[in-house]
Amino acid sequence: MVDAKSTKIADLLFPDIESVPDETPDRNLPKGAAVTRYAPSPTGFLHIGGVYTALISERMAHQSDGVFYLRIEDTDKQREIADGVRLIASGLGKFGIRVDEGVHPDMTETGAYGPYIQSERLPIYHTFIKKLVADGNAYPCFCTSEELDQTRETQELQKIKTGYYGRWAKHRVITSEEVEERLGRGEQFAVRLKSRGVEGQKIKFTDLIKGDLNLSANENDAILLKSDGYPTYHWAHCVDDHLMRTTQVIRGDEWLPSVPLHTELFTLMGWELPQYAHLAPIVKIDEAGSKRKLSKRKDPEANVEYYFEQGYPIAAVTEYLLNLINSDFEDWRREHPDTPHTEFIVRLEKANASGALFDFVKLADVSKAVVSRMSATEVCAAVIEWANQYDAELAAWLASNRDEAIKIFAIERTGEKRRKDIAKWSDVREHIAYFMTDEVVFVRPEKIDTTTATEILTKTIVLIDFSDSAEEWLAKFRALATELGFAPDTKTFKAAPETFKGHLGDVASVLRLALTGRTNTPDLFELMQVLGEQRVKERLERALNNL
RNA sequence: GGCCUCAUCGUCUAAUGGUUAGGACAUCAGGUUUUCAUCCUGAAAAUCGGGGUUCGAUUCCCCGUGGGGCUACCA
Repeated sequence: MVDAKSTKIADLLFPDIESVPDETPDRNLPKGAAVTRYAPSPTGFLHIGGVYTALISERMAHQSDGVFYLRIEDTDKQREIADGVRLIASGLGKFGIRVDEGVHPDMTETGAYGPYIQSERLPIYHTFIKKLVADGNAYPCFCTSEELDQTRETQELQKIKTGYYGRWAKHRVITSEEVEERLGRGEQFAVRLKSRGVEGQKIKFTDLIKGDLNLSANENDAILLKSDGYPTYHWAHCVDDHLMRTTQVIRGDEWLPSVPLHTELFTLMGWELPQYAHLAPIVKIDEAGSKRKLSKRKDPEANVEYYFEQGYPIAAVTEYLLNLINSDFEDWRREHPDTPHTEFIVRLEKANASGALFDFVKLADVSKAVVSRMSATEVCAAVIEWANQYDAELAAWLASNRDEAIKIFAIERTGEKRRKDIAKWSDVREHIAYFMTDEVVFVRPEKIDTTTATEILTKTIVLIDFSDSAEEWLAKFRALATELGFAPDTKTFKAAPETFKGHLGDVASVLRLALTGRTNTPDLFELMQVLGEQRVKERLERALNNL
């Protein structure tokens, strides 16, 4: 393979580069340990699909005592945004996705296989591509983008495959003299793979998720090194995942068609091919009713910031995502209600092969369950943290009423039957509004007449005793209901509805409206305990005056 | 257009060459609870279409159809 011409071209192209590339040491990991990575481009906010990919990658590494690292693919200087890297690193951090190596939110780097930012690895890509050129497996291409556009147009017109291959691959057979001459004129060059692929040839490939696949061999002389000296994704992937000793490449399935190119690159370099897992994207139904990938531009819910803003507990989003990866997660969760999600073993072969619709209703259900498992103190802390950023008024109130807040969150949060009404922290304000203000508007329920309402309120003020237990209070209240001609419970009422004015619930509704201004609230007794004697009596009397 | 890939209730999915095709969320109907959120019980709800192979196909094969992806010096 090595011939004088190729060596000459390689030297012309990269005169300053030592032609013996450095290899990285083996990672000394136990057998079966996976090395995975999340390798995003810093071109925008952290995408929920990115969290999905990162989460799976992190789980595959850590559940096998392997290594998970974060690599930044900033090889497209046009699309890069200023804050991109920090957004990604800190976003992963907020999701509790632990990065062992690579770039951290404070922009420091750790790990022995770096640098982990591709723009800092340019000499490495050059070193290895020089070898590829010298071996006769790559060559410089001096075509301008105008020329390439023209070629593509011609190909489209002739309805043949577009690309740089066969007779269209002008510089595939370039001589060292021509290279020297063009370089001498200061011409820019890109480096292309000299593909060995043959039209119609198939390659067998086993994907960790999609199983055995039959892909068309690559026959395109793909650009490996752009004329600005940056590698394309394909080359960077090959070099980095080899040097960083990645064992499992977990990425979006838009990369599936590139697999033949990637296997070709690994083979040409004589490197062991990593395993691949191609993930189907998370999709949504758009207005036209068709499925499409969550779009960065069109869908606010694509941005992880959306989940922070809405105040979905991170654990809930994580569990929802895990359920999307392996639908038996929820069965596991039922059996292990208090085990950290990290104990669940993710199996790639069980992952869905086609795109899953992001279901907010299901998320809410998962989230309610997650929140119901939290203690009052935990809920309070989470709400405070959220409000500090997204609801200043609520934050201020919580700061000066922390003890009461914990009592509020403790309502129906003990024992087996735990309250399940909070799906996200932005719901909380509505739930606790009547604690935050004494401006409670009492409206008499229609089915209770004024006289009866007056009686209920007057007598309740008298019978209420804050030293009573819940049972004692309920007994008294039930007695009052009976005295006023209401059924003591729904069963009695339903047995003979015509003999009663209503049932206990109707009596309670007057009280509930008086105390909170709403028809639905948590347990009245607990609620009154939190409000305290003074506020309860004040509110009842005010209601009485407003009848 | 070419190439690749995917296809089970509304949604996420399980299962198998022979099952009443299972579960979860949502929906609906009952029940429990002082209301609500829960919780319990029940109901409705699916193998994209057509061929083949087979005693038997939802499962295997082929052809359609539909979705998604790729077809850049973007990733």
